[in-house]
Amino acid sequence: MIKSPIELTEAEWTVIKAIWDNEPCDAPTIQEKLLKKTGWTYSTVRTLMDRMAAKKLLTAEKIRNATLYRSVVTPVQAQRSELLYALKHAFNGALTPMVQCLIESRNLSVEELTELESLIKARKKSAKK
Amino acid sequence: MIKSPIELTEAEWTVIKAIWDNEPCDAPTIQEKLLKKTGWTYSTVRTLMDRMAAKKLLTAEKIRNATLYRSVVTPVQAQRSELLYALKHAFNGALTPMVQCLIESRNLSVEELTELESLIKARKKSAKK
DNA sequence: CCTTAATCTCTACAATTGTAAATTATTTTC
DNA sequence: GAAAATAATTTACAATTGTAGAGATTAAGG
Repeated sequence: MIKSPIELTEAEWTVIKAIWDNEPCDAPTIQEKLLKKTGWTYSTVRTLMDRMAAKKLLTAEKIRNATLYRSVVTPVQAQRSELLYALKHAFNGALTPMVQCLIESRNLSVEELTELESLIKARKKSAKK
Repeated sequence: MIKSPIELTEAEWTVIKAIWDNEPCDAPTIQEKLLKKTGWTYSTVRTLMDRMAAKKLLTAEKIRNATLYRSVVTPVQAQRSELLYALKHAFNGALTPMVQCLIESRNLSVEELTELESLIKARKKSAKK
């Protein structure tokens, strides 16, 4: 099964994150959850969700009058795609410069840096295995 | 000077990378450089470049009949914006999970992991200062 | 100068994205 | 069961993006 790269627009990211937190869910629920942050009307949210279903990012199941949506992609899949997109376009696929840019682009505390170190150590252990 | 986040589309990434490698440069040059990879006609490249100039991603200087373009944003600025975009949307701003996802999404060799470690060590040193 | 080649400018057009109003249908609630 | 509340469907519309043809201009070569 070839998973074509998942590309989410900004609005779609907003929607899918709300869905991940609530699925299965219907459009009115998501609209309400997002209202504070986005100000979107029901129409807007519904249109976004239907388009996402058309793109197979969600499934839509009709139950009586209501429509239940579920995500088709997991957070990790979507996150990975987003990262790979950046990696490919902004860094020509070179991972080390990307990590470097990342740690330089924020003022990380020594604690955070240590945390990253242990991530890498853990990874090394499993890689070496 | 507030630098609003730089958002490049896929095509714009392709163009600006070619410009970085050749600037100052004109549209025919870039078109030629990209022809192999993209198949784009002169019209296409020119339109992209003019739109990018309209968005202040490039400057366009007219010299006689030719137009010389220069990038306004540096690679690092653009890379950072791309990363921050991913960080914000895909990871809700949480850096550690982002790095984790990154190192998990590719089979990094022990050497590469060691390289990342030294990046972090170096960073720690300067942070602690 | 006149032809040819190079370049530029203008215009176009379909697909996608962000946003939503208007209309219709369905459920609830008195 | 009629009114009120909900939800769904349809349609719209402007901005952006990807892509480029046609026609106008300028430069270069003989």
